Amino acid sequence: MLDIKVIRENLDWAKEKLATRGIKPEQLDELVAIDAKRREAMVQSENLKAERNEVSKKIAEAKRNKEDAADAIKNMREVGAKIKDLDKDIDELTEKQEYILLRLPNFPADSDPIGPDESYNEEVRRWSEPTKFDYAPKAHWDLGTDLNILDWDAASKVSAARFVYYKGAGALLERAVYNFFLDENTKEGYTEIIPPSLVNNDSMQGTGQFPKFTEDVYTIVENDDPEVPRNLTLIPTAEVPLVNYFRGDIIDGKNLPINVTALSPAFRSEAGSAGRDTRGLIRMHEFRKVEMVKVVKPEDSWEELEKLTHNAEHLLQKLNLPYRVVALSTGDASFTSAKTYDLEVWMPAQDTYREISSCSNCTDFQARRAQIRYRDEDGKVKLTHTLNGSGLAVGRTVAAILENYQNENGTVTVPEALVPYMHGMTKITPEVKWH
RNA sequence: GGAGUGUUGUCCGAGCGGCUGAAGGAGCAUGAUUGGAAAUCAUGUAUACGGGUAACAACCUGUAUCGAGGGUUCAAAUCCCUCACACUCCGCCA
Repeated sequence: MLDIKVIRENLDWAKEKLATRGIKPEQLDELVAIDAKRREAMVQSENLKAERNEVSKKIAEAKRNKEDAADAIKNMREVGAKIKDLDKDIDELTEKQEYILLRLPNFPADSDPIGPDESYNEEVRRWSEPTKFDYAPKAHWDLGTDLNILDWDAASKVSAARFVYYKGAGALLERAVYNFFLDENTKEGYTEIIPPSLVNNDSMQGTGQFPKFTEDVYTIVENDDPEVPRNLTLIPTAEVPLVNYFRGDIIDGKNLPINVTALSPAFRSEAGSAGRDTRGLIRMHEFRKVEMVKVVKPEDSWEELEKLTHNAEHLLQKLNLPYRVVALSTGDASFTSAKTYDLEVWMPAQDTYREISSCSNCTDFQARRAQIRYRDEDGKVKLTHTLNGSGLAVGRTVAAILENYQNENGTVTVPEALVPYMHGMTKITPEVKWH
C-alpha cells in the first residue's frame, strides 16, 4: 500500500510515477479529494469528542459531589448522536479511500525501464552461452514422458490439466534440486522455514495478493457452513507466509536484515493463461518453489536486492545453466514491486530464455500493508522494507536441467552439483513402465 | 466435536462503569552519587491518525488504541453479543 501522505504532498510526482504503471491520474485526484473530505470530517468529530470528554469529566465530578447533571447529560446525548453520524461518514470515506489505495501498485524505482509491457524489459547481463546441440534437442515434456519420469496423463485423470506426477528418478531429481537449493541458501545465511500452505485473508492482503488478485488463487470453502467461510487460501508462493510471519511485529533493528528461505508448494489458478504453456512443467496449478525473503532497513534495501539476485544467480551457476538477468519495465513488474530482476534460464527446445526466478524489492509497500516495523538505534519505530525472490522455481529448474543436460540417446546427465543429492546417480535412464 | 479458564504497555502483573494511557514491579535510557563500577536516588520510557507552529530534525495540541469486531451508556479495560487465539479436561484422530 502506498502512503497517502506521500500522494497528498507530491500529487504530480505520484501521478507521473503511477502513469508508467497504467494508473490514470484522475484516480489519484479522486483519492486526494476523498482524503480531504475524510480529514475535514475527522476534525469535526474530534472536536466534538474533545468536548464530550471534557463534559464527561465534569459530569463525573458532579456525580461524585452528589450534584445534578441532567442538563449536561441531555446535551451530551445530542453531541453523541452527532459524533455517531460523523464517524459513520468517516468510516465510509475511509473505506472508499482504502478501496482505491489497496488497488494501487507500488511506485516504480527511478532506475526501472519505462514501458507498458515486457517488450520494454532490459537485459542487464548474461551468464554463459546457450547450450549447443548437433541434433534437435527434445523438449523436456518429451524427455520426461520418454524417460517415464513425468506423467501428465495420470495427473489429468486423477486431478486435472496442469498437474503432474514425478516418478522414480524424476521424483529424486525434484527432491535433489530443492534440497540443493535449501542447503545453498542456508549457507548464504538464510534461515530455513517450513511455513503453512494455507493462509488467511489478512495475510493475502498483507503481501498484496488481495484484494486485487483473488481470481489467481485457490481459496478453501468449508461446505458445512457456507455462512461462515474459513477464508483460507492455498499459497501461490511461500512469500505470503514468510513475509506475514512478521505481520504486525516491531522487530529490534539489531536483528535486521532478516533472511529466510523456504520450500513450499505453490498453487495458482492460472486464470487468464488458458492456452499458454499448455505442455510441460512451465505453468502448473501446483508446483514447488524455494523462496527467499528479506526484511531489511529501508536504507539497505537496494543493496539487498542486488545480493538477493546474486544468491539466486549463484544457484543457476552451480547447476551450470545458462541464464540472463532482465530488469522488468514499469508495466511488467508485479503489483507490489518497486524494482524486479527476472532470472531467465536457457531452454534449448524452445530456443529461448524462460523466467525461473523473480527478485523484487517491495520497499515499504508490503510493510505498510502488513505493518512490519522495526525499532532503530534511537528507539524510533519505522516501517521495514521487504524483498522476495525465488531461489528457485523447482519444476522449471527440473525442466531446464532435462533440456540442457539431455543426451542424443534420450538420457539426461545429472548436473555435477546434484550427484551427491541423487545418491551418486550420474545419468537418468528410462524408468520401468507399468502398463 | 463437548466442557471450562484466559488474552492488559518491551516483559511480568493490578484494575470498583467516571478521578486509568492505564497502579505496582522488572527491563531500558538519561542524570546525580563514585577514582571507576555495583548498589542507591531522581527523571524519563507507546503507537497510529488529525490539527497547528515549524519544516533535512523538532515542538505543541486533539482523537483513538487494554486479543479483533459490534452493541449498551452522557461516559467502557471494566457490562452485553460475535469471532480469533492460548491453556486445561473429555472424546476422536495422522
